[in-house]
Amino acid sequence: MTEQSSADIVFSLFNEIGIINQLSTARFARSLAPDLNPSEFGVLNHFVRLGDGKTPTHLAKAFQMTKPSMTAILSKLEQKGYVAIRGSEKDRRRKIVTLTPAGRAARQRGVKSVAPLARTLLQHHDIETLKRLLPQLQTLREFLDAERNAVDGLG
Amino acid sequence: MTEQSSADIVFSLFNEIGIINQLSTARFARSLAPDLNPSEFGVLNHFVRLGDGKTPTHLAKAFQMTKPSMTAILSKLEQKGYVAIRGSEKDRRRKIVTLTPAGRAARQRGVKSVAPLARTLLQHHDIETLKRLLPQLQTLREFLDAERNAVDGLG
DNA sequence: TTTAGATAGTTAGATAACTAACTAAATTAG
DNA sequence: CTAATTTAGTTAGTTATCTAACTATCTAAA
Repeated sequence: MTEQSSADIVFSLFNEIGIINQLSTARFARSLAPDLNPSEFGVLNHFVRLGDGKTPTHLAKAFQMTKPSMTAILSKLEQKGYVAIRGSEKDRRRKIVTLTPAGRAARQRGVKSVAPLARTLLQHHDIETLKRLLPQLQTLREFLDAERNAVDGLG
Repeated sequence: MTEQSSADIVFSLFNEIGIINQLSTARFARSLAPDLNPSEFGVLNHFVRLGDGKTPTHLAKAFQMTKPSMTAILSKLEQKGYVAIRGSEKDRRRKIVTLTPAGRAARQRGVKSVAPLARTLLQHHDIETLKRLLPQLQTLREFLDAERNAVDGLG
């Protein structure tokens, strides 16, 4: 019974997170479209916040994404002229991805397009509540990240 | 500056939720496979918890999902013999979906297969923390749900 | 009572993620 | 120094979601 209700809470939690993810992704996508999708914006934003000149594998890990998915995202960004991709000279298996001026401008437009959603959210939730929520979610994320290679109880 | 950092917090929040969703969905999927995927389990679980005999549109709304997506999930569940779908006699546009005994058993296996993850999670997070997190997320979800048809500031 | 609009569900096509399997290059071991 | 292993990235194919557009049915209004 305790087992059951605990499992129910865990399931409700992840279910709630799934729905929030779906709604927020759709909302972001609508704000950003047609220039970028949320994944593409995420890569540009990452470069502005943490610096560019990263490899596709580094980016894939940073976004908890597979390498093929990142390859596809980077190809689209390159086509749009928002990133430049060149081979590494040190290690010729690697590629180095950098932000172009057009990419920096696109990221800036993305930030602006998302601002109205953030403003509306802050009319309904005070910023302190959201700030407090963040570390709780990070703890949950870290647990799942550590768990990702764990073996199932049933197989 | 305030605008910028608020937007950053909002973005981090949804980013964190996106990663948690991805990790938890992958983890659930691995536990449930190959019998069910998380969406299919969700429908069976919904029937056990809240009763069956619902229409596809009702289920689509409950899961914040489009009707075509729900059609696809229900077709798979029907193929597997886990739900029965019959036409409504009152309203011949409608279909009524009910849980079969095999579906109830599959849901029970699903609950058991997910239990180890719940147990491990509860070794790292006490249940009270998770219970407190739930309503915070529900509030966020309700906001997004209300916002879903809002007009963008930029267009 | 016919017709216009709304609602239920499906079909078709697009998209973005995934896994598996591949090539090329670097590293490590015998 | 060669051979095996590991790492980086891509290609091919699958899956689950979405939107748009369709048929069938019901409801309401002229």
